[in-house]
Amino acid sequence: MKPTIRDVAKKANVSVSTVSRVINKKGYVHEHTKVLVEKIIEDMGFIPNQLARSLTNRSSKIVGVIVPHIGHAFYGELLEGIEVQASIYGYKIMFCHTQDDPKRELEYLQFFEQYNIEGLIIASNFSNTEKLLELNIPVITVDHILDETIPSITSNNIKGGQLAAKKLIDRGCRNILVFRGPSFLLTTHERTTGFVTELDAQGLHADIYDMDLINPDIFMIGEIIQSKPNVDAIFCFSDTLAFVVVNLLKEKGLNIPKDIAVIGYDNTPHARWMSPSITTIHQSINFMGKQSFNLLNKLIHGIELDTLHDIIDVYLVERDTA
Amino acid sequence: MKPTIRDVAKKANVSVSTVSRVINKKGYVHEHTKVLVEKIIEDMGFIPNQLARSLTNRSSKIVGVIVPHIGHAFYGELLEGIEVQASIYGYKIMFCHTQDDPKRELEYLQFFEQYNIEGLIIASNFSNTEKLLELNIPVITVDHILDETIPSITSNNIKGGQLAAKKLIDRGCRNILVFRGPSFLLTTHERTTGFVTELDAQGLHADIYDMDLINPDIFMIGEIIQSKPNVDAIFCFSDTLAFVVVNLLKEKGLNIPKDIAVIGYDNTPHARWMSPSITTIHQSINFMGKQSFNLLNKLIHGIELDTLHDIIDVYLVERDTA
DNA sequence: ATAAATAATGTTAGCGGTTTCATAATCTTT
DNA sequence: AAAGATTATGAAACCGCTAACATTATTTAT
Repeated sequence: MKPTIRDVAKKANVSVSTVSRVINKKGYVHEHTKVLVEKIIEDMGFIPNQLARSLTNRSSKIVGVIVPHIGHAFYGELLEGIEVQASIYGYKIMFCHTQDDPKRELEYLQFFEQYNIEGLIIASNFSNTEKLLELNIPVITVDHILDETIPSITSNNIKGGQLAAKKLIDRGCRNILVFRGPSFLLTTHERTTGFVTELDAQGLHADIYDMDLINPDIFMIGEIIQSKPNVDAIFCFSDTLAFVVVNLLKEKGLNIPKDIAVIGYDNTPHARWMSPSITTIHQSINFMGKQSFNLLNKLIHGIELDTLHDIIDVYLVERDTA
Repeated sequence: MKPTIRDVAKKANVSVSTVSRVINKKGYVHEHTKVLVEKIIEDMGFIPNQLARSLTNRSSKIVGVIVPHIGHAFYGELLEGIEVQASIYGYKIMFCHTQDDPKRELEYLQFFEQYNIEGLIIASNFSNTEKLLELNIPVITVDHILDETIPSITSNNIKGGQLAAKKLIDRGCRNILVFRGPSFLLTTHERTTGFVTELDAQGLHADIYDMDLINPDIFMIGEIIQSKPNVDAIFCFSDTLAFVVVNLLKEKGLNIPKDIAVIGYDNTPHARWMSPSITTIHQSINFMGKQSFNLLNKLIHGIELDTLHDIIDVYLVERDTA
């Protein structure tokens, strides 16, 4: 059986409160007894039970994270960033992936509540905002804003769109195609806005198609490309998409970027490995993860925020496709 | 303040144990009072505190998962499989990624212990096997075997190697190059064994190089390929690697698979999207995740195992590169 | 009708910690 | 040396829940 604080107390011939003081470095305790108790703790391999601690302190040292799909690189990297930062502050993370299922969302919300989690990071497109606001623990969203009152970490999607547009305009592209994300995502709209604004300023126009960023419909993309022989640039809202597009164009025997330029989004490792390597918009997902934990951490400890909505910078990575 | 079981009891004019019986559906309780209590629970929005429950039951309904890097697709998918299955059985998962740092391993092991986790799934190349065995909770490993006595879920790597070899032999390839994984991994050896055994049977031989499966050294790969102009087949131990190799070969103007065949490993989505699409060995990572939770679950509930080491089947996905 | 079994509910002692309060020992101060 | 402050320690209540045990009410069996 694992030793408890009482076992330690008995062996050290002191009371449990003294042991408690030692392990928490709180309150008066003689140097002498402190050393003794510490030695016994060491010898017995005593580890305070965090569950019991949490129960009395009502601080569980756990934060919850909700993502839509953990299997996808974006969320993996995000989670990694969050976890790295969390572990620095002694927090553990409990996560779930909703698979975009509102039922699972709510289930997990309840579970999280039961575990007295101290805060919640939401990376999914959470449907039930009210329930979220009812929660009396800090909540933040990452990658999109669900509610003006919920602090967030997002990527500068408008700038991302602008950078891509500028680059293509600079190259002299006139016939531009956009494979963007699903229209229900705020990120999709922001990037579109940024992109279109720049084009507008030059009196240019783009043909825009909604796509699944993660599981691209190769056939459909092929059809669209086929039907637009004059296109000289394609802006894809994910590298995955760019990836498929580049392969398709190469198969058609087109020269990239001479005949047609391509810009992706995300700067995934594959974008670099591909040949030609893909010009893309870099967003530091890992950093977003870290920042979102930091934001939540501030909230948990009641530290005043200077901005409710923090926007992470993006930049263009110039490679071979544009 | 969140209502407690006592608040419910008071409002319902019953004792806490009655309420406890209702929420646990355990022991005698009159239908009448049951309905009443349930209504009050509903009204007050009472949610039993899992922390307190865990403390008394010493069953936390949490399982720990240790992976080396969550940011990589393999582990993301694995985690997804585990989590899906865990949630079916009402388990939550707490995870950490060790970044191959033994210090973090131990830290997390301690944390997990504090939270009274019920079981542990290890997907990392855990260094401190003894500590693991000291833990008095069920432990399993996934993707590799750390210790003969620790139950495991692994992929049939030997077969994977064999399938690739057979395919290449059938194509009539004679000059075979292998970019395998790091030599400290069991999976690397198993795949190598499977592959080489088949070649041996045909009196064939392969040149084998150790590579980083996840962050391939493009330059080095290029050098090696350049130095072996007669090679007519390359077996890569990851799709990522195959990916880089295919791009390199295409740049050299070689025809795949006519001049040179390539087989990857993993069957990642990118393998399908690439052009030419990559022939690869499919291993169902998601399924491995599910099975590893199932295995752990059996252990937790003291169900007899028929096999200590379960091996998941793999198969060849024939595409354009071989 | 009475004993025995079953059903319904309550009392209370933990689970493994923290914390308040009380008490005792030591150290200052005048 | 006596009073007051400081330091060191312990006893016990409590966090929110479960479960063993006790008690009472209701059935059922004999």
